[in-house]
Amino acid sequence: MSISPASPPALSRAERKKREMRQEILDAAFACFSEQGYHATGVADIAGRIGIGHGTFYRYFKSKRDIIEHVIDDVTGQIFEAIGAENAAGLADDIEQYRQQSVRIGAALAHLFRDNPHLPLLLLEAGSVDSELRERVFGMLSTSDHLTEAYLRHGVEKGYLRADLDTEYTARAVTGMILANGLHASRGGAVQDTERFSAAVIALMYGGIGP
Amino acid sequence: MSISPASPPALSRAERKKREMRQEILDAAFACFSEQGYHATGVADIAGRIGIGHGTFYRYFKSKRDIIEHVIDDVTGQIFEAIGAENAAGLADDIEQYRQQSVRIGAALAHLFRDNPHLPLLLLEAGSVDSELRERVFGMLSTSDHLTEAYLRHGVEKGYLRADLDTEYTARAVTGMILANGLHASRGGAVQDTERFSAAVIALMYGGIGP
Amino acid sequence: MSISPASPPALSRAERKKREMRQEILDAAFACFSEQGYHATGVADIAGRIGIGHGTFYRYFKSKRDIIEHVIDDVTGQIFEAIGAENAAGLADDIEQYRQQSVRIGAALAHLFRDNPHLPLLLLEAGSVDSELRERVFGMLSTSDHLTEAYLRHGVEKGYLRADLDTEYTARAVTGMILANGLHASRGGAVQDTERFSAAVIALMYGGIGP
Amino acid sequence: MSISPASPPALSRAERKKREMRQEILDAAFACFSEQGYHATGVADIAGRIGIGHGTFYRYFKSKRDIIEHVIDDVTGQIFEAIGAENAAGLADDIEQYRQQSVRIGAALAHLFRDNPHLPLLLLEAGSVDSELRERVFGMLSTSDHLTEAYLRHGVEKGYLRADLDTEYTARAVTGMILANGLHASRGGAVQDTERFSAAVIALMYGGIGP
DNA sequence: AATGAATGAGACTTCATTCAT
DNA sequence: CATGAATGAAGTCTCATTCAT
Repeated sequence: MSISPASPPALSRAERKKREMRQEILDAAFACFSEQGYHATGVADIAGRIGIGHGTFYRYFKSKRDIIEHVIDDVTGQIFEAIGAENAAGLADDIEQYRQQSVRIGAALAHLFRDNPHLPLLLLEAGSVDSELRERVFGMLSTSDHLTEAYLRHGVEKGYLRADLDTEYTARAVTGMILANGLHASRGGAVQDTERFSAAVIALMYGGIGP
Repeated sequence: MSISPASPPALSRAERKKREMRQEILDAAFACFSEQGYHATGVADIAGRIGIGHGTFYRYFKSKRDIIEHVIDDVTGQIFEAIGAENAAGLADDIEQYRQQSVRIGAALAHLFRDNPHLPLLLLEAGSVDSELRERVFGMLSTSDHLTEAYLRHGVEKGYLRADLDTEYTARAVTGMILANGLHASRGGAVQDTERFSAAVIALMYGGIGP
Repeated sequence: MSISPASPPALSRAERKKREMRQEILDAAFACFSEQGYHATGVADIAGRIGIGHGTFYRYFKSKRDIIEHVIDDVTGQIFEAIGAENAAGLADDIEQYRQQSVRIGAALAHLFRDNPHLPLLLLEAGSVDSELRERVFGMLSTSDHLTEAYLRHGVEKGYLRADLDTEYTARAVTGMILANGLHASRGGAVQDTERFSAAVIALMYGGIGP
Repeated sequence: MSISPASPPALSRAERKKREMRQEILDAAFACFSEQGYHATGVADIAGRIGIGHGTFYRYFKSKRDIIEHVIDDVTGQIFEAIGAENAAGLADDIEQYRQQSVRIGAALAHLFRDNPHLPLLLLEAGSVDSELRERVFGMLSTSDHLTEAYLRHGVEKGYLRADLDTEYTARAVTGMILANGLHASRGGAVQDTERFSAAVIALMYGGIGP
């Protein structure tokens, strides 16, 4: 006779539908922007793709400018989620753990980029829509830098990374390598490319290019 | 009534002027695109910047789409020129020479990005104008990869780089690091940032991150 | 099971509620139109003001165009009611009665305009919605003219007004003065303005401007 | 052989054409607004009426909102010009001169309203477009009031008008009568109506309605 | 009966491109 | 050859109205 414990979903019928529609529009927008780019995509394209009237679009998003922002946020979220999930276990204690963690992050991104190959390019295009979005995209890159740097610094402190490592700028370099990988995925690389790339990066990081 | 002896340059008065104007428009377009982005720039902005009528623009370029292509080509040319100039001396024979060459290339790019901080972003925005331009931009990145790879392969052959180096994917990683540096410059980094970045990359390449 | 004896009011529960709602919507529409004007008011504004869904609006009125018509009719009714109430006593028999009647009408309009300062402007805006409404608004002015003329003619017949008075056009002039007063009220005049205005008009009518 | 004394029109070829086009658009807008009202008129209607592309409209006026402002200014200017032309001779010295001046002003307005019958309604509709235009229209009425008041006050000072005349509010009444006349013209009154109206107003002003 | 989600006609505005001067 | 006036396709967005729930 117990009353269902989860009463929150009470209002859900309409509410859920609303969210679903919103998500559907968001997905359509992501798809259109990815395929044709932000500027070449019209609100009518987004609406048409899921068979709704273009007026309906405006019930869910204030403007075309508004939705790209949400798309970018979503994308950013997915990226950090992919990275974060692999780091839930905490920081590495020795270089071997660190290496394994790097491999896992590489793999997670590989999957993400394989599923959404246009993602990196979309992110970068968004950076040229207006200055606010540029800040947002750069901010995301910057966050990546800081995240990576924290890991590097931890390694230096623990002693398994070079004491004179320029953690800040090396972190930037790492972000750049990931970005390059993403761009190759955008261009249509297979998933094994990403894995091989990941291996090359790790080899570079742990051993350099020298003999 | 003598025929001018060097007839090829004979027509040049008008011809030269035409080329100069063309270059001037190209420069103006580059400046506008850099400052406001491709989509936010109107043909009238480009013409206005150098004080010509916007109808005149069309005497030199077929369309706005046409000029971005030339701008991108110019930019690409400048980048490869900056890199190439440092390599004119030929390939490195040992790892020390290679390192020095890397340093010189880093410095050349540092100068280029300092003078044209918006360049990387412009390149990436162009990649989202249409699929042909996307190919062109990707092609340019690809060329960078190939160039870098050729150097790496040479090093492997000469024996001063690891025999098992994955030259192709390591080259991609190097391109990515350079791109990241460029993006930081776009965001307003100082020139010494680029130098420090360059140092970090070289340290990474030659020694890895380990102790 | 007895049939209710007074069957007409029998249905009234629902019927009355319906009329009340209808009147409530009408009032809300009047308020919105007055505050923001007809074109700037959306059906959703009207519905929102009384907390009903905007779909409900259409159960009571055919369209936005429909309700402005009713609003105008209401307003017109109120104006004539204000005037008529003062004239219930019948026509004046001498010039002093006439003057007093004029004063009372002036006062009645003063109250009406004070309570609904936007009324004159709303009336005139309605006149530009479409030709039918224009006719309706002009018709209302015309009715005012005719009403005033009837009074003037009565005065001429009774002999207390000039025999050569151009009753038709003088009536128009009187309507115009009232309108001007209303417009000043629209602009934010105080109620005493209306009273002083009324006095000035009456002084003009009964004595002219000469010494 | 004298050089034409008026050199200013030197640049005129293009300049004149530009002004002519601008005026043509202004006239078309006036016609459209008069016939269908401001809101019912689209920019395309204005452009279509004179056979130009609607993009051309925007070369001459910033927006639809912009042009109504200019139309109203033009109209206002014409009204004051009509009034002012008759007053160029200066103020009246006795009541007979004053009466004649009133007659002349009445006639001037009669002509103006006959030629542009929609003018008064257009003016009043403009007052409901937005608050700034409302102020502008009210301001114009206010200016009329002040102008009239100045004449009345002059008459009082000279002694040919009643010493206790409430010049301010009587002026408002006079403006109202003129407005009413205008509205009748809007409705399609003939020019003789305006003249007869003018006579009635003057009779009222100079003698009142009493015997 | 009430609701509000969906709709699409239609309005405004921009801007790349053409072409007569 | 240079110019800029003219053009209209195309895009964004609003809102009155309908209709399934």
